[in-house]
Amino acid sequence: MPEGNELHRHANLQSDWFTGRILTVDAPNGRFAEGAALLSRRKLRAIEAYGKHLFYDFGPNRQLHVHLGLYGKYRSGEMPFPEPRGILRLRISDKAHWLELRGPTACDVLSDQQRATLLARIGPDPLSPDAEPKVAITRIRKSRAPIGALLMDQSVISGIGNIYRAELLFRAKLHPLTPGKTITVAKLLKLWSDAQTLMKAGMVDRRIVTTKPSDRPHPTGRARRFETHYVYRRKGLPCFVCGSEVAMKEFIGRKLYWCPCCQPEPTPPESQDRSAPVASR
DNA sequence: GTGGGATGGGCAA
DNA sequence: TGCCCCTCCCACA
Repeated sequence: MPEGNELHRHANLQSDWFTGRILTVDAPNGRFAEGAALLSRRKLRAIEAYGKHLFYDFGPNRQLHVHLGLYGKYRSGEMPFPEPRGILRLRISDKAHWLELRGPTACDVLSDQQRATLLARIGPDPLSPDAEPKVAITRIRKSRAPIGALLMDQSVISGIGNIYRAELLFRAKLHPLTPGKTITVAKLLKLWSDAQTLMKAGMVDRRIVTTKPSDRPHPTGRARRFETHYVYRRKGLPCFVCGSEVAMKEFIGRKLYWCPCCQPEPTPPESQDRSAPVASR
């Protein structure tokens, strides 16, 4: 679940219940015991999402930082506490509500300085209202790296995961191996605004839906299960737009999906180099 | 019922 | 490069 949109949703829902309240924080499995002791019985000032990171502000130098990673899960509800289940890293509660966290990649207490350092390291987040797309676009335009790698690099742009990478590139008709520096600013601005649109739409019926109704085999009504994505997890299946078989390959440890026909191979650099001197004469 | 894969990312080596 | 985290979901039996 956790691509950036889900993290923003968690931040908003949890804020409604917990912001401004004095909370009990504990660590049922003991692994976060020291951190929990630093936070418990303090007032939570704010919960904010930046990319895939969540920050809970419990006052100066008491910044709870959570990153769900691949397995992390939240569960929440109204008091009383639910039946114990699984291994519980963190639990936050007041008299009315509880929140449980299992299996996160990160759950730690940061100083204000550490929090600032972390935030300085990550690129703009399309879901943050004050995010500056130029920062990401400049980085992409300076890089020979493939756009498929740059979109997943949280220091370039934050909040995009494997599903949105695949679907954004399809919708932009960009091959994932296109070098960043060969993509026009106009095209990157469109990619940014499409990221905002898709990620704001977020989950529909607990699914990420990226297909336009007119491109679906069943254009009316709710998207069927098999028609929520153009290419993500559709290896070998016909493209909804052109009918070609969707391609897949392993790339930097993750699976990359694209349509070879709608997203043609980038022009090889040799032919550009050859034409450049001629054009300048 | 079971087992493999996945929406990440940090860290040791 | 591979391991960790140790969840949820789905395809398959």
